[in-house]
Amino acid sequence: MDRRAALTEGALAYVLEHGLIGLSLRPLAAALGTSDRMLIYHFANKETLIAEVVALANRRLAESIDEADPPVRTVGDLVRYAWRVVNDPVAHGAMRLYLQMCVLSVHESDGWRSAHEQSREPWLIMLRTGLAELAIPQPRVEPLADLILDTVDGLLLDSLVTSRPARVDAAAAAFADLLDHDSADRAATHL
Amino acid sequence: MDRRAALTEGALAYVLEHGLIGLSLRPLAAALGTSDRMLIYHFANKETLIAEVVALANRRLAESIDEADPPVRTVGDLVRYAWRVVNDPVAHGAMRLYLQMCVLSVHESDGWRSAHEQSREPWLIMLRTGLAELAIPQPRVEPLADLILDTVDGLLLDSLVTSRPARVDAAAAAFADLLDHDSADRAATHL
DNA sequence: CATTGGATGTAGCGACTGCTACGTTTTCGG
DNA sequence: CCGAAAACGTAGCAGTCGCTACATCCAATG
Repeated sequence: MDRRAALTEGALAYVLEHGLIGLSLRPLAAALGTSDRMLIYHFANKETLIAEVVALANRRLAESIDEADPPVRTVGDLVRYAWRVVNDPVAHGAMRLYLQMCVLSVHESDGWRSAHEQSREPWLIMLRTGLAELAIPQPRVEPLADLILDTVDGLLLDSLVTSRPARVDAAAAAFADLLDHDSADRAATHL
Repeated sequence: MDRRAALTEGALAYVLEHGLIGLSLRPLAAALGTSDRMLIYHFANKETLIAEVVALANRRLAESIDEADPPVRTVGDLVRYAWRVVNDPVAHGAMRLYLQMCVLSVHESDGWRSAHEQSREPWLIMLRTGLAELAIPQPRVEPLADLILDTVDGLLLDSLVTSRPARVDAAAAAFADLLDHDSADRAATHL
């Protein structure tokens, strides 16, 4: 058994619950049934420990996106699906972690930026392929994918902070409807 | 002269540059030409100092929104205007602060939540009145205002993190066009 | 001039941080 | 079965944190 991998696993669970921002080795080690000394022993330093944890979280995220293959008939469905996945209470821990990475990469853009981009990439791939399958013309795919991901991020941020889910759900639904309206309109004018 | 107000002013400038997250009294005091002792003397504790700074930032934000009265002819214009205001390099400090408040209120929702809501409110008011003036039917105003604010937040987050402004600008433009398309479509069907 | 009260500097408290030196235990291949 | 290597605990380093006790200075007031 790879002790390091097991520790990474446990550390991820701890980070998902307690956040990345004030993370301290000793409470983490206590929760993992070990000592700060051992964490340093296995990971050399705090930085690579966090990098390992974040990488694991990103791997999990990519897996959870890949394995789901929902029935997507319209662009709105794409948004509705992404919103459902992201807004799952079980996923909220991962989403909080994602937001923390965003903010950390904003105010000290050392290694955080790449971690953040690795978080975004599976989503962007999913959105781009989804849009392509829906026959969205090539030049519109990229900005639309960016817009959808950013909007879902914004909705998620709102949802996590204000904890008034119904209101945010309504906004998300409005976005999905907006996209469907638009697609239908464009299709009609090209008939 | 109110020493406390002057210190709050300086602290805001410092926080806009150095962020809220690792904020420590001693470097802050040094930058302000005083000592941590004096900060505690004037503000009683770190918590109320930060509260004061955040309140000042929110006041500034509300002022900057109020004083601008742009020509807004369509819903898309509303988005374009909000995006221009938010994406101003001068405002980026305030926006970083806003995002940090978001994240801080996500992972320790003590006093942060209300501060965060106070940041959102001037924007929401601006959007709601703008939408009402554009004759958007009442039941659609609320979700649309939420959607626009959340989307702009998401775009801003992307912009601040990835620092690839052209890409995000394209997404923002796509959003504005989407809204204009939708409005025109709805208007046409109701003629 | 004496006193008072606000403003400020110094030194330090206790708690915590990431990290390390060192000694002990456990494991395992030859 | 023994010795080397890996795993682990204890104690502690040097540093920072928010915060405070105490002494000092300075201006205004009586």
